[in-house]
Amino acid sequence: MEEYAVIFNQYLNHKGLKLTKPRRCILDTVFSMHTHFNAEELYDKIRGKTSSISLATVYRTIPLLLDAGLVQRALRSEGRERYEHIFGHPKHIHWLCRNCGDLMETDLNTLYPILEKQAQDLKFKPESIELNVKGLCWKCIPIENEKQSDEK
Amino acid sequence: MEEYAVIFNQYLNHKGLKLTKPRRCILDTVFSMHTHFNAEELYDKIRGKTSSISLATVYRTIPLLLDAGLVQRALRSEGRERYEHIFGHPKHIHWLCRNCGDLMETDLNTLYPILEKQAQDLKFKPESIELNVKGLCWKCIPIENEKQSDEK
DNA sequence: TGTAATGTTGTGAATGATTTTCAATACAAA
DNA sequence: TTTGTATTGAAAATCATTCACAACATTACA
Repeated sequence: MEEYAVIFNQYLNHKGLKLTKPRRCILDTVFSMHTHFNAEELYDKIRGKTSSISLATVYRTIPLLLDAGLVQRALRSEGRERYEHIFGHPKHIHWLCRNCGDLMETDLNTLYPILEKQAQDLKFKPESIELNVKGLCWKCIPIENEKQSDEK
Repeated sequence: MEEYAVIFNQYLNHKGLKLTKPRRCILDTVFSMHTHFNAEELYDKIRGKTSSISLATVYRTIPLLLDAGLVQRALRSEGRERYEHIFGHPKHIHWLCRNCGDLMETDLNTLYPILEKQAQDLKFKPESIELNVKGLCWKCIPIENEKQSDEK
């Protein structure tokens, strides 16, 4: 059994729940995708496979995966929650271009010492971190500059 | 005219829009609140005042305030977007307790140098930053520990 | 083997925040 | 005044997410 499945199984047992076939299928699909996804995209991906699982079950399973620490919330977009699995995948900073929608990621590690210091001071026990920066990517900075000179 | 109103006015002019009475009222209400708010709470606050403004107008004005850089998105909660005005109000880190829902804030400034370095490397022009940490606050850590020993 | 007890699922309906539509209005420029 | 354009409130529409419920699956145990 894959490591993520072991973790999910342990989590479910701990909660008195079972690793059923639909849950297993959703889990595998989540870990087969190496991009961010929303509930519908996940559902579509599963429909491509043999077994059909209802959208409700997908929605019901996501909170379990979050709670198990296997999936984290990513930048919400187009009115939908987005997620990504965490597995060998260190937490990162999301850089979202407001013009072209491109998403880049960088490492969060360098920020940890500072955050840990603050957490200590607050006596806060962090469980998840989300750092999103919005702005313009290098491709869109020139476009924006043109716009401004047009308006002059 | 207050500084924030000047800024909003400039922004609107720039876009060929006008600072109407409803917009002015929403703007003032936003800046009279020094906590996070969602659209409905903002609407309720306005209803307390004389002029009545429709919820639709509130929803229509929020994106303008965001785009003008006067308001920023805060931690979404209970299925609703939340906002806060930015004015002499340095950007901050949000620490949300998943147990009691308490929200604490700390300063983001110490992280800027690192973020700026990364932005330079990416050639990214940041416009807004959102850093959310979820976990347990000092009041709830002991409660959680009790739970765990109960389960043994 | 039967039979509770309990968790799980799919279907379809409900919910509820946010957007959109539309007709009426305000207001500036000509 | 006339014309054009932005703005508004009210009501309806949208649409992601959750819920209700009846049918199943699985286990424990008589």
